[in-house]
Amino acid sequence: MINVTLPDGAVRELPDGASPMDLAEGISKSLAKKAIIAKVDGREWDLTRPLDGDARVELVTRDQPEALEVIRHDAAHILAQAVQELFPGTQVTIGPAIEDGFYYDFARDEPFSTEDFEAIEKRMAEIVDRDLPFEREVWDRDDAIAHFERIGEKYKAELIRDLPEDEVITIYRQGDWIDLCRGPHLPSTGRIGKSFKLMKVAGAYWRGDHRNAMLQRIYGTAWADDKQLNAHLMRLEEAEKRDHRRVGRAMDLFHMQEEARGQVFWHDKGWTLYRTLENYMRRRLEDAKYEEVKTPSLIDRSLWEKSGHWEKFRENMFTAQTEDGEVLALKPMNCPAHVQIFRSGQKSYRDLPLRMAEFGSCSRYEPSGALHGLMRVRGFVQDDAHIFCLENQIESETASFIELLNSVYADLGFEDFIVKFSDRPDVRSGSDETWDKAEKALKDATEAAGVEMILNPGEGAFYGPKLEFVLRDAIGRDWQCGTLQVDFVLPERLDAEFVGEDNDKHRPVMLHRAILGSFERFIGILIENYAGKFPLWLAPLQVVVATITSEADGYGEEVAATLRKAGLRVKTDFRNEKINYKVREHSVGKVPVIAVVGMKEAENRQVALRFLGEGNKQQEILGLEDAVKQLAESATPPDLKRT
RNA sequence: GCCGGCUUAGCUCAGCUGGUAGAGCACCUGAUUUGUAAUCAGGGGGUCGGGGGUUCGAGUCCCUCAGCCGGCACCA
Repeated sequence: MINVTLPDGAVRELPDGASPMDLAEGISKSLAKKAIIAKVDGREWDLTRPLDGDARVELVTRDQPEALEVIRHDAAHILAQAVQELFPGTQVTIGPAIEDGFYYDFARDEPFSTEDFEAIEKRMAEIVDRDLPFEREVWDRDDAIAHFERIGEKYKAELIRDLPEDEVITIYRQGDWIDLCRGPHLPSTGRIGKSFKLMKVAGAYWRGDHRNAMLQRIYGTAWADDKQLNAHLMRLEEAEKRDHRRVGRAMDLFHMQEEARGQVFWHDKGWTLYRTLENYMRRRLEDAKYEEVKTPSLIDRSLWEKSGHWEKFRENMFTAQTEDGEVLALKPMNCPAHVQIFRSGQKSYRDLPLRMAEFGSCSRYEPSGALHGLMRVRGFVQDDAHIFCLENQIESETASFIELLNSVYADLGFEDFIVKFSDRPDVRSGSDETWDKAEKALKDATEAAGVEMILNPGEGAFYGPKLEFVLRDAIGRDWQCGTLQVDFVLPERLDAEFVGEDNDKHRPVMLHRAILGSFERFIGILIENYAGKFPLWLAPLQVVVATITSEADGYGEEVAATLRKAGLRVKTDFRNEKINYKVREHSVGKVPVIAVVGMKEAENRQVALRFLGEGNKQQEILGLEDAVKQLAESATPPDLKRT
C-alpha cells in the first residue's frame, strides 16, 4: 500500500501501482472526469502513470490555467498525427504549447496552405473521437534513435542524440502513432475536446538557427471549452481593429510608402501627437537633470571602426561616399557622438554623473522581413541619453532611471510591463572581468530598485549587459521600448576620461538608456494601447466645435477662439449637415470632445460638451467660461498637473 | 534575409471554370438649416502592383521583380 497526501493535508491509502486516476476516482466521479494531470511531489505526472511510492499528490482540473498547457500540448500531438496521416512523408520535429495555443514544426517539401486546415482539423477531430489512450513508455536511447532513423524521422533522431546522457527517453503513444516527448499528457485523445482551431502557417528554422533547414510551422489555438475558444477569437478580432497601421490611416496620423521603406511620413495629426510626446519627454528630462545635445547624422567610418560598430553592424548601416572617397555612415545610434562631446574640453569627477540626452535621429538598414509598421523601421528617433558616471554611481543612477521610467510609463498609460535582464552575448567586446563587473553592477542596482526581472541569457549588447523594458502590442507581441545598458567598453575604445579627486585620469562608466526607445515604436504601441482614443492631453485634435444650424456659426467661432486661447487644439465643423452626422463622424474619428453649439447655447453663452465614450451619450451643458476652464484643466499634461 | 500568403477606385472588399471591371463608404455638385453615432438626389474616379509570357482574347493561367501581411532569423 502507498500513502498519498492531498493538498488539504488528508492522507489516503492506495494499493501499490495505483495511479492519480485511481485516486481521483476514489474521491469522486466528477473529479476523475475533470482531472487533466496530477502533480506528484510538485512534478507533473500523467493521471494514468502509476505512482512509485508515498507522495503528495495534487490533481489539476480542467478549469485550472495549468490545464490549458497540457490540452495545448496534446493538441500539438494530435495535429502532428493528423498531418502525418494526411500527408505521408512529412517529418515531425517539435511541437510545444505556447501562449494561447500551440504549434508543430514539420519538414515537408510541399508547402502547407491554410486551405489544408479544414482537412487537418477534421482529421484531428476524428483522432479525438477515436479516444486513443496516451501511453507513456520509457525507451532505451539507442533503440529510440534506431527506431526514428528507420522510419525516416531524422529530426527526432537528432533530438534524442542531443539529449543529455542521463536523460530518461520517454515516448508517448496514441494509437499507432508515437512521439518523443517529456509529457505529461491527458489519459486519452478524447479528453482534449474539440475547442481548438488552426490559425496560420509560417516558416521556422530548425532549432531557430538561420543556417538550418526551413521547416513549416502550423500554429493553432486550443482551449478548455468552446466558450473560451470563441472568446479568444473575438479578442483577436477586436485586437485587429486596434492595429496602429489601421488606426493610423483612419485617423490620418501617418503613412508609409515604397519609395521610403521603413520610414514614416508623419501627417499633421500624427506629428502633433509626436511633438506633444516629445515636449513631455523634454520636460521630464529637464526635471531629471539631463542636458540636451544634438549631434551630426553623417559621421566618418573611422569613428564607427573605433567604437566597434563598423565591425559588428556594417551590413546594417547606411553609408554615403563622397567624391574624394571618404566613407560616411548615417548614424545608427548616438553613443559615439555623445562620447565626442564628453571628450571635448576637460571633464572632472565633479561633472559626474553627466546625463547627456538627445532626441537622436538614427538610421539602420533593417532586414526587409523585419520591417513592421511603426514598430520596426529604418529611420527613427530615440529618446536617447548617456550617463557618464563613476562606478559607485551606477546604483543610484539605475535607481533614479527606473523611477523616471516608471513615472513616464504610468503617465502614458502603462502600469505593468516586463523587465528582462540580458547578459553577455557570444560575440562581444571587453574582457570577462569587465563583463563580470558590469553584469554584477546592473543586476545589483536593479535588484536594489526592487524590480522583478526575467533572465534573458546571451542577449546583451556587444559592449555591455542590458535591462529591457518590454511593452506588448494589441495582439500580444512584445516590443523592447525602454532600455538601460552598463558599458565599460566604449569609454575605453573611444578614450573618454575625466580627472579624478586624486588628480589622475580615469575612465567614466557609460550608462546607455532610453525610456520610450524610439518615438515611432512607442507611438505605435500607444495607438494600440488606447485604440486611438487618446487621453485629452495627447489627442492630436482635442475639441471639435460643431454647430447645429448656420445661425450659430458666429457664436461657434467665438467658442473655438476662446478654447484655442486656452491652449486647446480645436477645429470647427460648420458644414451644412445634421448634428447626428457630425457627432457620428467625429466620434468615429476619435475626437475626445465635441462642443455642440445651437441657438440655445448661443443665447445663453453655453456649450454642450459631448465626450467620446462607448455608445452612451455623455454630455454636459456648461457656461462657456466654465467649459473652457474644465477642458483646459483636463488637457494639462500629467507632469504639469503635479507641479 | 528565409518560408508562406496577399496586391482590383482614397478606404473596405465583390468579380464562378479566361470573353476587355462592380458595391458600400469617402470625394464633388445640387437641394435640405437640421438638437447628439449616417438627410435626399445626381456626378466624377480604376493602364486590376511593375515587367514578360501563354492565348483569337488575361483582373482571371504561367514566369519574374517589387511591396505589404503572418511567422522565423536579426535587432547596437
